[in-house]
Amino acid sequence: MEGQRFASVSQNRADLRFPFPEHFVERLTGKTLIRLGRQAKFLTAELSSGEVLVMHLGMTGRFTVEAAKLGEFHHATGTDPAHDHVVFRMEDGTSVTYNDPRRFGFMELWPAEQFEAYPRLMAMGPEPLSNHFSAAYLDTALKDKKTPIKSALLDQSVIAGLGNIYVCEALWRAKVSPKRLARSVPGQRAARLAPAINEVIAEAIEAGGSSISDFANASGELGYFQHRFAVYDREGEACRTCGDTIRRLVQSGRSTFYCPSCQR
DNA sequence: GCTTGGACCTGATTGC
DNA sequence: TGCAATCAGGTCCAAG
Repeated sequence: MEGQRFASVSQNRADLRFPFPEHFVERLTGKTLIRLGRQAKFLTAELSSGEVLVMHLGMTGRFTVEAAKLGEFHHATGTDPAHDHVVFRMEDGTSVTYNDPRRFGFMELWPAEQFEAYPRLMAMGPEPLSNHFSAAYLDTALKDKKTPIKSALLDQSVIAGLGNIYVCEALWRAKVSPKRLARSVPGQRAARLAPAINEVIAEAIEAGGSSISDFANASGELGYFQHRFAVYDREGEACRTCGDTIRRLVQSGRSTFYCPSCQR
């Protein structure tokens, strides 16, 4: 998409999670996409108009790329076309379709020169694989938090980009109980947790992500990290380290999976 | 202030 | 078989 103009844009409904920006189609059509990027779970596209197109997949959003030449991409998994909400057609004939059954995703436009004031990213914590993230950072960020460590790690203002799966997996690797209050983690536990978070994220990226029911990459290929889950969605199964039974509990309305013996 | 719980949606699965 | 209840990868916002 980079360096190409939007030849046409189809917007098939008025809203996703939020309403589309006013005159969304007109503000994209004919503009050149200068650069694609990502911050936390937000995708960004800098436009020749001076605006940034911000996109979020929510839980079930998916972009599928189809090249003009048939057969250039293979679609391993199909999606219901009833949920194709936006189609970008680029000038070389490639189409990029946004499909999202639950419509928890969204698209917004924001002026590039004021992008540091984009509200949804202003309070973001550091990226796990960046130099700003470390055990020392966790020591500081968690020291006054009265919420369970599981909830704290899901808080994007503490650390950006971790979701429910990877928080569960990182806590298991670090042998930290999800029920432990965040303020009791600084010190030795944070020293284990920071590298565990890095490992989980790096391995999941290498495996192409986690495909439970919806996730697929832009050419339709599924991820493989779900085959390496140690605790997530393994309630009642044996812990790979100690053999004890993996348990499930609900924290902040989200399922947590953990080993009661390994994680303290 | 910080923290929690409900809301936003559809679809798949489970249990009666 | 058919229906209702439950659950799902995320984020926002009102209420406590």
